[in-house]
Amino acid sequence: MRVSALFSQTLYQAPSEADVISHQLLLRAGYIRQLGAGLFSFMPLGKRSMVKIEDIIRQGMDAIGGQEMEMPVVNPAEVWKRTNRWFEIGAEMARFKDRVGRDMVLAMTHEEVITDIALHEIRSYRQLPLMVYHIQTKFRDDPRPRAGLIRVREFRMKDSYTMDRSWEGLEKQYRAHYQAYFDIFRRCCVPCIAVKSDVGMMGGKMAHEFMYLTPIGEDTLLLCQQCGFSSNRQAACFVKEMPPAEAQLPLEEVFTPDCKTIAALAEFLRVPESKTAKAVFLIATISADNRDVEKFVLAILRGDMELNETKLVNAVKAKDLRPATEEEIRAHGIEPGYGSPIGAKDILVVVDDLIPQSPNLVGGANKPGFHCLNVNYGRDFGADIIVDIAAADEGCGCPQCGAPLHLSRGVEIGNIFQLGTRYSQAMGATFLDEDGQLKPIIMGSYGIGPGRLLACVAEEHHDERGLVMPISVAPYQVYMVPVPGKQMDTLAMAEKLYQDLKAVGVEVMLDDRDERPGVKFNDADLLGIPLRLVVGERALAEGGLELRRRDGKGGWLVPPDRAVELVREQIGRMLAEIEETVQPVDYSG
RNA sequence: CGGGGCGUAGCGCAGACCGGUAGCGCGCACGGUUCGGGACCGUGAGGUCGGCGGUUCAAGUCCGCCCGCCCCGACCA
Repeated sequence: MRVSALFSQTLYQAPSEADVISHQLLLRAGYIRQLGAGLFSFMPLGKRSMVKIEDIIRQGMDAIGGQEMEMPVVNPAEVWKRTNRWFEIGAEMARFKDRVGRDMVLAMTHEEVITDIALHEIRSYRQLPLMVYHIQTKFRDDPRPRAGLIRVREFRMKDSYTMDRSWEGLEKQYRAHYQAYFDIFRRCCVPCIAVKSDVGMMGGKMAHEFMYLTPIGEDTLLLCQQCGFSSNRQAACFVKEMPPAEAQLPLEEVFTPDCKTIAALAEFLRVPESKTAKAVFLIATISADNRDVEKFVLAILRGDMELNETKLVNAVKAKDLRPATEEEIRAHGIEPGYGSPIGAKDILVVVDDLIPQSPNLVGGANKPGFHCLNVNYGRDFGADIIVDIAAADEGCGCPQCGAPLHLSRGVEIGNIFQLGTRYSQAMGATFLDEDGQLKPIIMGSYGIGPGRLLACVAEEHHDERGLVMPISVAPYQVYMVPVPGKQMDTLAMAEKLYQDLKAVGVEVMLDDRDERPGVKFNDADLLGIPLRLVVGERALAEGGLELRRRDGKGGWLVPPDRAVELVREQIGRMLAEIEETVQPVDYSG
């Protein structure tokens, strides 16, 4: 590639809307351009990196027996109605009507389509197991795109789907993906950990997310340094310390002015927050018989703990959950700020499983300015559901070893789900098993977002001069800078070398622009091309060309007649360094 | 959807409080001098000041509505 002809320029200053480093650098280096909120174009440089990332993914999927295919972005709503997700998913899914007036959707994932294909294709256990994948554009109308390529609305996504006759078969394919994902991310030089996650809208049994740890991450994780346990906060359980046993004391009303928060209440009564009960009021949308019903939910947990809304959503099987307004709270006979289930009407009470073990708590009296002392579960109030709904927090006990957990932030770069039979059952994708029984196909679903991965590469590999792209995903391998000389025709020399390198398959950029050397050096650094080759009189006088690694791990003076050979050797070495990191990992199921 | 910020030349910004001929730096075009880490001099092109409406003799500036982008929250790969 001649830099003079490259479609995209480097930017001296980053546009002001970019505030995370990967966004700024990808913009400045000319890899991407923004069209709208969460909508990005990939310029030639960015596209080349994306192709490389996608090829690494292909290689990883092919290695575990995947067959690449492609499914349509536009789906008839009908298939989504069959699994009920047409009704379950909200505004996030883009819908429209075609010219005849049929409901259509822009696919945000392809479980429905693959299951529809499977139900037509798969008849016998002899056709299983199967693993297929595709890399396709998807659209999710995210309410808040942010952080450049980290969170966008339109994005490419590798999805793979497994189909098995047994749960053991699914487990095997799940584990194969687990390893393949580590291999893929290591080839892209993005460090990551696997964490247990909530199954979310996918449904299913078991799920892991692959997380790149970074403070700009949007997911909150809990990690145990003792035993290696890790979990997304949405799914994290933890060891709850049992409060000491106490005899139940008689209920007593006390005047507690201006104590609308737990902190104020604990301060006023001089009791620890763990001796109080927190009441959280929410409106859950629950769908029953294809109709949405709004249900008023009262969640009760100890004052020292926070509500984990994901756990609550799962507990009440809600499609949506939002805080209740003051009017709604009053309508159910509850006094905001002094709320309690005592005397409340027509509500669903969900109690955290620690509450029944916690005697003599301070709770609301449902009367402005009053709380009750010695509130006890069972005696003073009951529950429709008792389940863990507390959010794990910094310092909570690890569910595996009891050591304190630590909070960390991460970006999800991949996920794997054991779907089970949710989709095959809903759509009737069955096969005839060896025993003559008709059984639903047991499925798994696995995703990786290459664009987000590119952002993480940039986030992880940069310095004050710009990107430092790993050679596995860099748009080009070598950046040549001819420095005009007085005696020698360095441009002609560079031109010859450029042709020679291209001829042996080296991906090389020749900066043939009429610019000062400083400008070229700065651009070479900003683009993050792994190797830089300078053709200039100064070094030539000392016998060679300057070959330098962008990552600072080496620089050499190479004789012109050996330049091609040494460049190739260095490329091979850099690729080998990356390949060395690809190692078997322990599966932490 | 709630809270906050912003929208003026390709990019970064000033001008707005206090209405009176739209500016600066970078970039771009042309000429010249330069040429190993974002050079310098000269000349020049480039703007429906996000949109619509209102107030006014006069609106980038004041008022109203709308649109877009960013950040925090809610939500999520």
